[in-house]
Amino acid sequence: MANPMYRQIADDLREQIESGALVPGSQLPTELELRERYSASRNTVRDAIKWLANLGLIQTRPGQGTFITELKTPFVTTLSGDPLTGLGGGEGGTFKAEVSAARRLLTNSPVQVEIQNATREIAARLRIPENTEVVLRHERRFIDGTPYSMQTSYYPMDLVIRGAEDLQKAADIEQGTVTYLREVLGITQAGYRDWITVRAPNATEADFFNFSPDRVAIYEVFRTAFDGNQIPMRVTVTVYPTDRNQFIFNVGSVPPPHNAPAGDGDQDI
Amino acid sequence: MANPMYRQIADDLREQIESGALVPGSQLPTELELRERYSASRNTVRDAIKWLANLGLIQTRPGQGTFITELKTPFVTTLSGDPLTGLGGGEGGTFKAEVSAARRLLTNSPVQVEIQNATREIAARLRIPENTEVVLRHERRFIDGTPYSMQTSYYPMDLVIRGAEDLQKAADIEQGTVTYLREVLGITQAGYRDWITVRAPNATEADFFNFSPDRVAIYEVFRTAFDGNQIPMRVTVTVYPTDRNQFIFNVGSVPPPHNAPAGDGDQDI
DNA sequence: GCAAATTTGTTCGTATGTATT
DNA sequence: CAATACATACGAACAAATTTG
Repeated sequence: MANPMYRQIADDLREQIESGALVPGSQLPTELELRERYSASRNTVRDAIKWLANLGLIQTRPGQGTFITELKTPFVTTLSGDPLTGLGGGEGGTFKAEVSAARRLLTNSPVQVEIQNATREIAARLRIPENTEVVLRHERRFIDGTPYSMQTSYYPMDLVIRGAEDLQKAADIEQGTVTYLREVLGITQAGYRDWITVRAPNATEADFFNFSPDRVAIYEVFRTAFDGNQIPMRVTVTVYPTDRNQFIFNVGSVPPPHNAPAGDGDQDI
Repeated sequence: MANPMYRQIADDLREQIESGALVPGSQLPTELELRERYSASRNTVRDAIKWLANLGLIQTRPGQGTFITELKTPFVTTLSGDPLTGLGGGEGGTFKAEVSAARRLLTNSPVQVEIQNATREIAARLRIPENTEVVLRHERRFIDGTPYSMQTSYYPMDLVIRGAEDLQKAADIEQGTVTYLREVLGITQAGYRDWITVRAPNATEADFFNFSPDRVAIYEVFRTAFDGNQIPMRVTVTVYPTDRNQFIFNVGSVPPPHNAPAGDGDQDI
């Protein structure tokens, strides 16, 4: 007698979903049908549905019905890379190669550039005083038309003053900023640290990623890149919805991957 | 006029929370008070509360009230490590060092050992045929008494047959399995790949991590370790609640971290 | 193209149960 | 034991989105 009725209904439905009796993409019985099947009120049935929707197992569409969630083919980003060439995963050239290797189509929003005072957080990561000016380059990415990530890079204003003026131009830096900084200022990226967290999206993010009924969490990846003197030269913050993104880190000597992640079918990358 | 009333109430409360007018740990007005303040029914107020609870901003406690979520001090695991010594982050010695460096207390459940047929997923990662036998070592970890992670490692049965019999004993392997396998079989771990995903917890996990009202997502980290011939020697699956865990990954030459991640105060590690 | 039917979304009222103080 | 506060459940009405005839 432990569980409330709506949980029992939810558990029953969940079992049917996970056992495969109900396949992804297919429609659940309507609320009225479930109301009869379980001899409960519509509100109680709706509580059960809400529970499962929160777990991401089902999605409701007004006017249509409730459907088993179809897992989007996850995109896998390899975050480890060669720091010396500046080819970290999820960025510039490497990133594009990774997308096209998966035979998927990448589109970019135009780069948006701003100059701001560093927040406490960014200042700490760049190891500069709070409220120092930083150049901020923001970009949004789509894979196969679906919103995939929002990325903002912060550079100390110092770099611009020393000659890297393209940083504050709202245009793509063709060769990538890592290469650009090496060419112009002789600053080499010697390594980077990625810091991964998961949190709820804010309003802007929920809107961009199109979480309509929503409740999908997002990854927030802080990448701090260091030059040869171990001084931070850049902080890049990227957010990705957790429902369509996965990450890989390689350490030491590993063979190329040849198989798919948890849950979904085959995917060659 | 766009948004329903419960969203407006939620947004209003959210703003008060995020602006700092309501501090973490403090109590929200009761449902009845909110009902009067917003001239709405109790059910509508509850919908607003539910919305915020799903975002993880607040928590309700029966008989007590609704409280602003206090962020648990996140534990940061460094996943990169030295693959040659077998010192990958989140495992054995390194892991314990990391915990005590943060001045926090680690406890372990006893190791639980089973022999199973490999699932499709595990078989694929170990690159062995499906339904081949694997040895499975399972362990649960607590930091400062709070459930922190559940870890299961899968080893090909082949290793046991070749002499690594301790793998199937339900006891700690003192020197760590990486060292043990090198000592007994001369198998060296040359590298590993970490594959990170986020998903909803299953019933067992929700129970262990004590998600009572729940809805916290969990990380699932698949680590495939390879020997010198790039043959998979082990797959370790670890799940962590996203609300109290973060990961770091270092590439190339980077200085030690000296500051805290997003959101919370200072933390030295 | 429009109207009707279907299906989920929002809001209210009410009653009772359960946990905590 | 009583008071307080959230949790569950039912019923009802109307709104909004979508599909169907």
